[in-house]
Amino acid sequence: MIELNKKLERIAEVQWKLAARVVERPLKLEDIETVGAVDVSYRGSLARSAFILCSFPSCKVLKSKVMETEVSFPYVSTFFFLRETRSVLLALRGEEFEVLLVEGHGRAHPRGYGLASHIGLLLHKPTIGVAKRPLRGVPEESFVRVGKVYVSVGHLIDLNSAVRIVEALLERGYPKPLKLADRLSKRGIL
DNA sequence: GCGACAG
DNA sequence: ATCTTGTCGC
Repeated sequence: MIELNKKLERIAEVQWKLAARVVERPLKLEDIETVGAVDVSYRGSLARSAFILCSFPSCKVLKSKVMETEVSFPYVSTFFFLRETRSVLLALRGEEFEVLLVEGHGRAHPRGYGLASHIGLLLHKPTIGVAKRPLRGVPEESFVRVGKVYVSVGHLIDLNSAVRIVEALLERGYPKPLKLADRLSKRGIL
């Protein structure tokens, strides 16, 4: 129990270091044709992750996938990536997309390194963090509210590009691909 | 007792 | 996130 805190302290140091490797740069929206989205839901000790691929900016569903795996880590705020990385990667395995929407924060994090940044760094792909509520104590300039969600840089994109992409996909306050991934992960069907 | 923050 | 009916509020 008490050992977990020690581990988290060390992991926090790793987060600081990895945050320095996050790349922020513009992404030409005109060149984007596909956008992916991932979300995870839980049922007991089972984690069900869903992947959605949409055309951009028309946002037509091109593909959907659901995967299941055992929960591997408890939820601890600011260490969310430890809990979801495994199942997110499982859903993304073998998939193609030009930019990915991730449920959770990117740089809008106390140590500048949330789940969205972690996924981007691991896959070397542009990622955007999309969360329903901001974390406390993070710089105001690290995120922008778009509709009902908070957008931040995951990796290989800058905040302006990320915001414009989410705006283009907005539907009832939420980016459509993520909303679909959310429903898919919870209900198992589209 | 105080504070309580991604999913 | 998930457990869960009716109910308070815009």
